[in-house]
Amino acid sequence: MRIHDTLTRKTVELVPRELGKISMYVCGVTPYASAHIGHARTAVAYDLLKRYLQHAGYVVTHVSNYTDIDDKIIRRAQEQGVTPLELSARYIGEYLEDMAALNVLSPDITPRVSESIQDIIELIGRITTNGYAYVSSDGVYFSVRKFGRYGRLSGRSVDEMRSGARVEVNEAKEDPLDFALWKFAKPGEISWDSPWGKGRPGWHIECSAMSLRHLGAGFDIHGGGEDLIFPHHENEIAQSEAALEGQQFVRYWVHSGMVNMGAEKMSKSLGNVMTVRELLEQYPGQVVRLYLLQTSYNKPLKFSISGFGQSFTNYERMAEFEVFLQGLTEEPHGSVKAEFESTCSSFLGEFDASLADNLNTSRALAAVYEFMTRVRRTASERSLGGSEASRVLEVFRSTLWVLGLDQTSDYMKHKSSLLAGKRHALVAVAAEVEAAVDDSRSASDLLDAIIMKRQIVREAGQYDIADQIRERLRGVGIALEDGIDGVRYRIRG
RNA sequence: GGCGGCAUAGCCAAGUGGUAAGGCAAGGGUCUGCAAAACCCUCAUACCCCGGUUCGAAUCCGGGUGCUGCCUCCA
Repeated sequence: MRIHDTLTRKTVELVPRELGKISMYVCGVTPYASAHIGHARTAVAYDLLKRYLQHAGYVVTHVSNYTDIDDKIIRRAQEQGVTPLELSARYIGEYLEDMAALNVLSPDITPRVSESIQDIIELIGRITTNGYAYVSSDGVYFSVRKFGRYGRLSGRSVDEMRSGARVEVNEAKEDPLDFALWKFAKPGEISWDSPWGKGRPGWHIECSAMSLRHLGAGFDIHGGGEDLIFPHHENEIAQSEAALEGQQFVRYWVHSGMVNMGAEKMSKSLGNVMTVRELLEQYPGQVVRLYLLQTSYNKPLKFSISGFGQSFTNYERMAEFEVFLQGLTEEPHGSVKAEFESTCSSFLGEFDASLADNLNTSRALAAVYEFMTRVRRTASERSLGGSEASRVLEVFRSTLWVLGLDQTSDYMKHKSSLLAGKRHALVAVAAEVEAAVDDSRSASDLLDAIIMKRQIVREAGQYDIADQIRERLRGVGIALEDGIDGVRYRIRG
């Protein structure tokens, strides 16, 4: 496949370090608050990359960390009267629930900073031994000017940045661009022993330590949101390659685009966030995921709530398509016609080609929609055989898996939970139309009874009454559809 | 101030030299007792503006305009 590499600023063929295997490290979250849609976007992007690579036959090792020790966590924990690790553990738990709802597969390894201190200390030791670091009054610092390639990833020069003067003023640093590898503990702060004194890791060093620990030098893909390019990933390269003495740290740098809220970037520090939890109250996780997949992973995405409505409609279309096929596969018969098989195989080819093209999900989704239309068209021209439906289902589901949109059962769950919320209204409707059912039954039973009542009057030719019942249900947000194979319903509002 | 990115229909969005994918919305039709669903048709002479290169440009070059990211914690 081809992937956009930030370092070379080119979309290039992905050639793994080891044939048939991909090693991938993705910068995870700092768990001090609920995850927002931007975090979800990044997680979904790399989950898609992993799924596609697995689909393409690679054995993927996916590592994603939790930065569970950091200034913000420490401050928040103090405010709330809990320990930093209690606070981060709570938000890690929340994050896992959110990601599960989005059908994000668990990374193979999820290291935490608090559990990687020895690796971090060893790495700082190597950097120090190689002469790239110095001990100052409040910590151990990396000496940026000693690393000649500094600035290559983010496309800036050390001189430009010095004159930029927006760097933190800190007397303890020899140069304003230097960054902390190890911060000495202030009284009462969480800390670990080290050869330089009690303290904790600086930001940046943990990702180098954890990625090298689990994947080794020269691993394939290092990913994260594009806001991490500078300084986080720039610093990771500097300190890692300083420690590795000439060996390459990472083969390909991949960055996912930001989610903007209105005009601005969504960010915890700006306070303009839409959390994943808030969205999940309104939409199934699969709808949120589909919304995120509509746009290329590396372009900015402007958050808009109306977009979720569009995604819901599309997701419903996919789920209903699957229901339609399942109905046909119950009686397997006939063979798959050659022309029909070519519809399936050309879809698979286009789908693969789309994702191989730097994960072009817009194009891949277009292929999915077209495939659904083609199959439906065939079904409207002649009857589809059960074997054909099985073949379509197999093809369709395999592509949905790659996109992570295979949880079509979420649609049914969402539908029944919305229906359950209408029980009270349905009691009233049932009484009005004199459906034979008692008030204590479930929403689903009440609806069935109302539908049965309507079928009776329909069969009697009393269409005006049947239409009144349908209208009445529509009034409570339930739309009936009379099909050849029975009555179906959809929840509309 | 420095370094990037983006600008395609009412909305979302692909497309990096060969004459505008796909979805949502909208309108018309087939089917249906009626409706819905499904299917069919229609829906940007046109890709922010102005120049240039080319037989040919949304795509390349130059100049504008607008929005935006990073340079400070950030997915």
